[in-house]
Amino acid sequence: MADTHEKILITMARLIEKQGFHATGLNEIIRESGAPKGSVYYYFPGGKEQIGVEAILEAGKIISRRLLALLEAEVDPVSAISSFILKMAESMETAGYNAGSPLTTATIETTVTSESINQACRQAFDMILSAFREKFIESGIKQAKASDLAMFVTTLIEGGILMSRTYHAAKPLRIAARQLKSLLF
Amino acid sequence: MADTHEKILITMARLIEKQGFHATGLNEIIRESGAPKGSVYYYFPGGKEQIGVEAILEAGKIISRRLLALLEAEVDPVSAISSFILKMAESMETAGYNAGSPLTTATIETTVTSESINQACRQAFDMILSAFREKFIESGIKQAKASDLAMFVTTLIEGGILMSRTYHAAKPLRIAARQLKSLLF
DNA sequence: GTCTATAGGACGATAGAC
DNA sequence: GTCTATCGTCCTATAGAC
Repeated sequence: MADTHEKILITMARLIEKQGFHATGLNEIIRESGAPKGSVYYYFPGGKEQIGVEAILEAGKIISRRLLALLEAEVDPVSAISSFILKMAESMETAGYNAGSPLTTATIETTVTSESINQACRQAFDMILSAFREKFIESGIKQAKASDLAMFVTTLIEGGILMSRTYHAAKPLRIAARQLKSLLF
Repeated sequence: MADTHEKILITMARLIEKQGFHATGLNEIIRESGAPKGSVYYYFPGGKEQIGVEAILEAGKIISRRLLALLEAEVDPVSAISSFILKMAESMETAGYNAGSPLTTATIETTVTSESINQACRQAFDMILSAFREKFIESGIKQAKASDLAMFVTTLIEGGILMSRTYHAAKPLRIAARQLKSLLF
């Protein structure tokens, strides 16, 4: 079945987001996804690491697509980004602060322990960064400056997710959104 | 011997910083620290988790002490914080981007999987936050505003460590330091 | 494509001698 | 305080039937 493959990836992304890559077991993926145990190595001969890589790349696509849609909805980049962050704060609040994004957890964990997952994280972040950058360029900012601002905004969001998770509170993200306005340019 | 206890904590902190809590094995701690294997459960009956908690708290003390010293060296809080971030960028560069702080890795990993370590991370961050907050208050900023700015600065640093690790580059932290100047107030 | 069964190793933790 | 030996569990991964 084609969506066994898909189900495994979605489950992996959710578990990485919640508890990280190393804390997630293969048996857990099988149990939670309801995927046939025998299929795992059929679809992913590279094992847990391959599932991780593909789950991250898939998540990167979904996140950047959602981000692009949100950025198109508002003309001013700063208010668009600000509402993106506030939306994230809300969704973390309702999810009990176990969420954020699979990128936040995976990227930190795998800098040393898995080169292939770290690379997937970079690819995923590249998609996000270019979404922000294009938005800045559209609003008349020079390329080099737009790249730096994109990195800065992403830095802020990742830090916000980390601090909000730590304190089980949406406030760090909300402060980030507010400060952002008084900050760019 | 009293410094077996200490050696274990220092090793744990370093390994957590590099590869995270879940990727670090008890045998690894024993091997790397050179501590007698039999002593581990004598000093830490709570096992790996207890070592993690104490290592995080110890690291929090060291970091906040170093931070306080740096903040006292400059009058203007913004330039003091900016040079703190630049110093961090440099040390990550020389360490090959496997560093940052044990808090960054541990806090993200243990929100769900270990309540006790998550709590230790909050205590450690509290020390850092209050160092920043005091500095802002000293420079004449109101308490509520100072708390928010402290959280914002910490958010920025944590995000910067994350992005710098991901891309194996000091640039994200450097951008954060530069943007900081044009941003507060 | 899916299944079960199991290999083979690493893990955290414990027991008991010294 | 330190040691070795070992228990039991969990893990990733594989083999081979269907």
